[in-house]
Amino acid sequence: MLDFCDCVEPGLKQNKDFSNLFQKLSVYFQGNRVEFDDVKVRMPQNSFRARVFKQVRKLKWGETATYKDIAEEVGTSPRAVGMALSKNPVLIIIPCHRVVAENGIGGYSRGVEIKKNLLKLEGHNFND
DNA sequence: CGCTGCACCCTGA
DNA sequence: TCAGGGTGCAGCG
Repeated sequence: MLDFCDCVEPGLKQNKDFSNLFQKLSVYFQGNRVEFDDVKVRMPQNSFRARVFKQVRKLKWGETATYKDIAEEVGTSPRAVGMALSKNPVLIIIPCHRVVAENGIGGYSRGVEIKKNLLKLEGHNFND
């Protein structure tokens, strides 16, 4: 099933609030609503990716948006959004799994299965 | 309506 | 430069 380890990236371990974060993630993986608003993450400032990440982080638990939505907010193309998200250093914290394609679930850097499970955790169902 | 091809913008090589 | 990526849309049958 869904494993914490599948979703932890080096970017997380650099965070000094890691224990706090770990606790939140535990709650999250039990299927409860958790906000990661206050979690600070190292991300490139002044870059295109930063703008995309910032936008994606606005998505709350249970919400989803399409690549197109994000693209319009940021002022770029859906393709570029996918490109930025594929380089997401901190899965879950930057909820890239909440960004889906218009016609379906879309892709996921760590495998679509994980994305599906994450969405299921938040009450969405993309099962075939 | 399903399929294909191209345009969209940004990275890494 | 250029190829390609977690897409979208127009065009065609």
